[in-house]
Amino acid sequence: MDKLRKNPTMTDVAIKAGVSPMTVSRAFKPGSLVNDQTRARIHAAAEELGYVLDSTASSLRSQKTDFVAVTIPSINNANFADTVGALTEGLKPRGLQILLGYTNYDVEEEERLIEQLLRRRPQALVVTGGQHTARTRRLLENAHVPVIETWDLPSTPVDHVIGFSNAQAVQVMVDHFVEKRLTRIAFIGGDVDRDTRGLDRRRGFIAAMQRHGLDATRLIAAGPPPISMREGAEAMVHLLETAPDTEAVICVSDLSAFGALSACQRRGIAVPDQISIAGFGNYEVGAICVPSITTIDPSPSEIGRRAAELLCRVLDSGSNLPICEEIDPRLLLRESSI
Amino acid sequence: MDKLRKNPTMTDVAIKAGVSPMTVSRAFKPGSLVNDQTRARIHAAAEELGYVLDSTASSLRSQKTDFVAVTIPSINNANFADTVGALTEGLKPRGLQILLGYTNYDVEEEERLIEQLLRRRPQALVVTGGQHTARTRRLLENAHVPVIETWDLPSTPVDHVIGFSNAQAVQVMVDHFVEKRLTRIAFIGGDVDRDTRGLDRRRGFIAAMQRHGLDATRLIAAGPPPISMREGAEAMVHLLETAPDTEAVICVSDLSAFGALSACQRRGIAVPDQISIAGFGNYEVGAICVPSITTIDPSPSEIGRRAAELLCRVLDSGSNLPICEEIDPRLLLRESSI
DNA sequence: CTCCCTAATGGTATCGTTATCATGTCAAGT
DNA sequence: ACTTGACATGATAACGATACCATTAGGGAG
Repeated sequence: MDKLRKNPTMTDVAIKAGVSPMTVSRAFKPGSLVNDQTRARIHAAAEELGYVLDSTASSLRSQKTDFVAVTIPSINNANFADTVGALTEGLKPRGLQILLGYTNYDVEEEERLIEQLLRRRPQALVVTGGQHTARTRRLLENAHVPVIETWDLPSTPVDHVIGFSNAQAVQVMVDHFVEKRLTRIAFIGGDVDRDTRGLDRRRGFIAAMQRHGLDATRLIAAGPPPISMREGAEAMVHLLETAPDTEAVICVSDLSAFGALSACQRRGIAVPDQISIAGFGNYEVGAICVPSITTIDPSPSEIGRRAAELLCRVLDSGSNLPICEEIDPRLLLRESSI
Repeated sequence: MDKLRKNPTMTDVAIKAGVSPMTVSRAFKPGSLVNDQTRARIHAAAEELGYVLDSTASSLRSQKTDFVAVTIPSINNANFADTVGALTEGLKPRGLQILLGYTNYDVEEEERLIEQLLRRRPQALVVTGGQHTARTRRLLENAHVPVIETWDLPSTPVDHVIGFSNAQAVQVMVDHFVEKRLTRIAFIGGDVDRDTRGLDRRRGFIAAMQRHGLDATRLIAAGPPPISMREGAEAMVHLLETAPDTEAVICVSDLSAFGALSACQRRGIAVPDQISIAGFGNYEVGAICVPSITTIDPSPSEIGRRAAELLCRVLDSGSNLPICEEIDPRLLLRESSI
């Protein structure tokens, strides 16, 4: 492979096809005015030269990058992956390409990431979460492009929002357990100071428990987020040792819930007969495992689909009225809870 | 948010800081020769104006985009996500940013995707798999940048390779079962014509069975890849009905293996006492579930780590000697097999 | 036969940055 | 005093595409 030879440019193609560079440019832009034969000749010349359009130059001149910057906490999370997948699909027809970055559940890292992404001059940003550093907010506001915050309901949104209240979703779960006459309920989550959605869920748990006049101190902190299956299992072992009379456990995600379930199975504790387990997120594992796990479905791909729709609408209209679309997470009752 | 106002440029910052644009440029490039006070003044001016470097223009002028294009079959797969995660980490110190695309397990889609990615003029490409259309190969060869094929051992590599033989890995698994005196072994996988790595695993299964003189016709095609847990469960139900004397099942991934395990549990079939189950990929679910699932660990993040290392080495040296690093997948014996 | 309109193409300037070369300053060495 | 060289900055052109305006040819209306 000869890495020294330069890539051919539009001028090379133009010479070979016997037209001006301007016509080559048009031939590569769908829906522009070029004679069919000329276009065919140009594409043939391009293919022969191995010409590939340089969208760096194109972006600079036209001031359109066709990038949409997206931040998610971690690439290795099926829920966020679903959102990004749906977003990608929804933006593909418009020729918009995703530029993805990971914040590692850290707002400082998010700040660095967003600055780096903004350098690429995306035409819109979709960020996960509604909590940011002051500088991040400033960067987003100064970017002069649409911003969508997702997976959250920020009290003071930067711009558009497609999300739901993590706290309220968990409160619904607590209410359900209380209705079933379960009162000794525990919460397994991560360390409080990183994952803001996890923190919201924990807060929702505490608020709901207190509203019912119940003890809200059965809180297991399983380490820095994201809490995996293994950490869910370890947390469950810890819970069984320190509070063996616990009747129900709500986990910050289905993954930790599945870990908790496995820990029970290894110790011969019957779920849900001896203890009820619930998760969050409607991950596939919770639907398939035995017993299947009660959870809350925040419709990750619905978030992505609607974000794409909203973006297309906003980019078309040029309007800058902030829009807030609330997703309604559904409670899915399954075999792991009575 | 005023989307009409233009973003400030280097010239704006230069005027505000009382220097030339060239000095501003240098002030934003780490390790270049600018007086400390001047640099501080420039950064202050930039911050006040909300200036963010435009890497579109920068890339065009310097002919360096700092992009590495990466293709994976699907974003929603923990194994590929691990590879991409490790790759991202490994490239971050060099200031290289990942530009990610999904092929949806389809070589035609891969062709479209790679052309689109090449327009962004990445400085390297990392693709998953070693099977491509003729045009894709041509595009990759004409790109004049390093290419790494991963997760496979192509017979005629485009350039560099970091991978393993999917077929051989499954043969090891078959050998293990045969050694344990299991002979009626089935394979659960996807449709044959999409996922080439899945196809290789199926081929490895058939080859190994025939080598042992065993019947290699217990093949369940569970639909188009990727095969999920649900499809694994459905395939297992089908297998139990059509070939109830099966002693062991090898699944194309741990996810389908977990589905198969769950199907057994719902029907009261003891694993591994009545039937042994094995997967592929060392996904977390297989390590945590009860019983844990025997699998093959292809070290996804090791692939990403080594791809990043290799890229840095190649980009530094400018060498274009193709390098092939083979990963050795390990057989992990767990509770789901006797 | 002129006028006007549309289709098809070309010429030129420009997007915002940085490679490159040139320039100026100051301190140390001879 | 004069060279030397490191440091610090500036001026200019260029990266490869496209926005914008100009031009030509041909065809239909009047």
